[in-house]
Amino acid sequence: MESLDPLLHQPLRTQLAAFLAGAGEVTFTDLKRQLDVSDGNLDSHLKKLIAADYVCVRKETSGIRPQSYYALTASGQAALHTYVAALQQLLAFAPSTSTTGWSPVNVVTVK
Amino acid sequence: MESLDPLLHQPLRTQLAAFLAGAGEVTFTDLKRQLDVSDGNLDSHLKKLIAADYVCVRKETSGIRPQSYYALTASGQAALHTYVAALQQLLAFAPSTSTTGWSPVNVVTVK
DNA sequence: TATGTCGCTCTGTGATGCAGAGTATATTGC
DNA sequence: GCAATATACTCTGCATCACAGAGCGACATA
Repeated sequence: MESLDPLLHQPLRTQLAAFLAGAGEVTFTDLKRQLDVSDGNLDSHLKKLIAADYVCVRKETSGIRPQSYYALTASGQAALHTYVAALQQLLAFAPSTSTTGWSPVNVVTVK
Repeated sequence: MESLDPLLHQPLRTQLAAFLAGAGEVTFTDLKRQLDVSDGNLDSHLKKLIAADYVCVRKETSGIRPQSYYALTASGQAALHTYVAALQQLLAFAPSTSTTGWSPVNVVTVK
């Protein structure tokens, strides 16, 4: 059975990774606003992603205040890719014999 | 931004829910073997899903030994459905402007 | 009747997730 | 010009969680 990267398979971190994947470089404050999360919580999750080399930081001190720009690294993007593939396979594994008649495969399909 | 049901967005529980969605009624031992997880761990996650009314148990004592059959409840199936929809939306939210040229939307699309 | 297996459930502990306090610099009001 | 507030984080402590393995009763086998 497919196992899911526990680093990415956590509510806030999945959102973080998905958002960074689409948005490129984002500041701490923007992330905080987008994800509606407390400072400390955001910091700790970013730290984990940075420690795993899924995310990198660029710190600017030249401006008015220090500004940190966060972005997915190449390996972060790869991990996200792998993670999404694992998820898709896992959900496809639930066959359409489900009593609801709902097939996860169809739900996951976009447009 | 879409938030993800923390009860389902956990590696083991996502697998558990997906497996139950496809397999119907499953015994403790079968779950343990399929998910390759320790007894205690499986028990604690099942307990959480049961407490949330996502999973129900049918305990048989008539046979050789006690046997517990676990299955998704209707609300469990609904929650899984909602969860998958939220996931899909979240990953679609990462637009194809990604620097890799990889679009999560395409990856999620099945066949 | 001792030994082992099955099918769980309970318990202890290290890790995790989280909010809010703390720090340093900058800006605004008086 | 100086207190008060704001910005941009970082650190700390605590409640909860995830997990492995011990425990337990019923049965099966030697």
